[in-house]
Amino acid sequence: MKSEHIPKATIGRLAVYIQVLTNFKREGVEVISSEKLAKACSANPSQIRKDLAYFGEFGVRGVGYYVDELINSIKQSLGVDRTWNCCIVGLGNLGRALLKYKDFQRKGFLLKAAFDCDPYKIGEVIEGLEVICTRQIKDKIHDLDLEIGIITTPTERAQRAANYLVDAGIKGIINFAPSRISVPDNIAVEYVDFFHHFYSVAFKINMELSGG
Amino acid sequence: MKSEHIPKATIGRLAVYIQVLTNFKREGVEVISSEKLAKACSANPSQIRKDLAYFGEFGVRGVGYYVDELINSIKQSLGVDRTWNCCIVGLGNLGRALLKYKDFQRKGFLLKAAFDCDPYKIGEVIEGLEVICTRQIKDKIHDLDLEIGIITTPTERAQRAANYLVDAGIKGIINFAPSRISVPDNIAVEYVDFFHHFYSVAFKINMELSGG
DNA sequence: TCTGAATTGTTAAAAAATTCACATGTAACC
DNA sequence: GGTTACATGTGAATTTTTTAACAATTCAGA
Repeated sequence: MKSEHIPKATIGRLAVYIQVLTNFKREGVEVISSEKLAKACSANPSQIRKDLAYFGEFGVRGVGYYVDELINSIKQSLGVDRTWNCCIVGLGNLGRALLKYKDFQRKGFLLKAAFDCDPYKIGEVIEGLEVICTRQIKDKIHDLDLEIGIITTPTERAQRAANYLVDAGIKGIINFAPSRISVPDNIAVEYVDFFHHFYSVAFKINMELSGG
Repeated sequence: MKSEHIPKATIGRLAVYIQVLTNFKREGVEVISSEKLAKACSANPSQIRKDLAYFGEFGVRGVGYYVDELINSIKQSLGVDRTWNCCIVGLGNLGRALLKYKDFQRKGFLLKAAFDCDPYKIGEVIEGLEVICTRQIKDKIHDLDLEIGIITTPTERAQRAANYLVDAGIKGIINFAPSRISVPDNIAVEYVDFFHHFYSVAFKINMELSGG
């Protein structure tokens, strides 16, 4: 039963399923049941079946799911069965590290441009990409058909970077700076912050100790 | 009303509140209402009040919350009002990048040891830290009183790294490798995967286009 | 071709999280 | 001191999400 509204949590879990299924595939597993997949994801089999049902019928009753097919089906459902042109704004330590991280390209998120407002950085070539002045964001986004912008500026410049990107017609933003940004409703935004995970672990450890 | 069970989602939001409040503090804001904070977090004021209520009463009726006080209260609630001794296992690109990322130390997560099983890397000094053989994990965790382990190995070695850490008595693990690990129930685990965010953005963009 | 074991897709029930609504408390001002 | 505006903390109502249960379907073997 394909559905209209899809819980945000479902999207997060689909990404986990891809991850786990990919590892099963690497190990040569060809068919898997929702129960086995659930165990590997620390999830509930019903939940997996329901998550998948939002997008279609991918399994075979009495048999299970064909691993390779399922990976492709999920990717297609999410819209990551194609490449996305991305750019990065802000080339401090984090920006440089991300440029070096080749997995992005491998998974279909192509880093096509790098922007910074620092005159000392402009012109520098990092990982084969020339650093361009942020004033050129608008032109480049249009010329290179960029859809996703990655913000890796310092906190206080994140909003300005977002403004440039939105103004240039970007469709989605991933903000690595530790701040919220405000953008129009029709722009997709995601926030990445390692510390959230560190805080979670610290909290869980404390719970554990205080009798959870 | 202090409470027993706390939703996982609440913890995630508390981390966001800290982020936003810290930025308000930097801008000189001293008092803030749940409504204004909610707007800055794209959240609901009731939800913020309820999230905080799990841990205590931090506000003043008719007034709001004192920003600085609230930051400290939340940090205390999460257990990040102290330092945590951490170690990192796996010194590829990602591991090195994290060691370079000084914000960890600044926010109280101290990187005290670095492990790798590659003989070519053992002995190398990175950011003032000598790379140690993974076989020494047990001794070092004990000697240095390490509580949190960060896994940045390749996928296929993540489980083994986790086993070493658990065996050595670690309390929590943050896994940056794209795989699930299995550990005893009393160990806190968090997974970090950028791609989840990229997938989310891609999906949202597709929704937007297909008429959301 | 029938039978039994397995496993999905889906409806219904249960649980959990979010939002509303308001009583309670605070502060400023006349 | 009384009145008004404001904003929290919280119990109740609503919405959403998760889990359970089961009918429908597949396949292997007799």
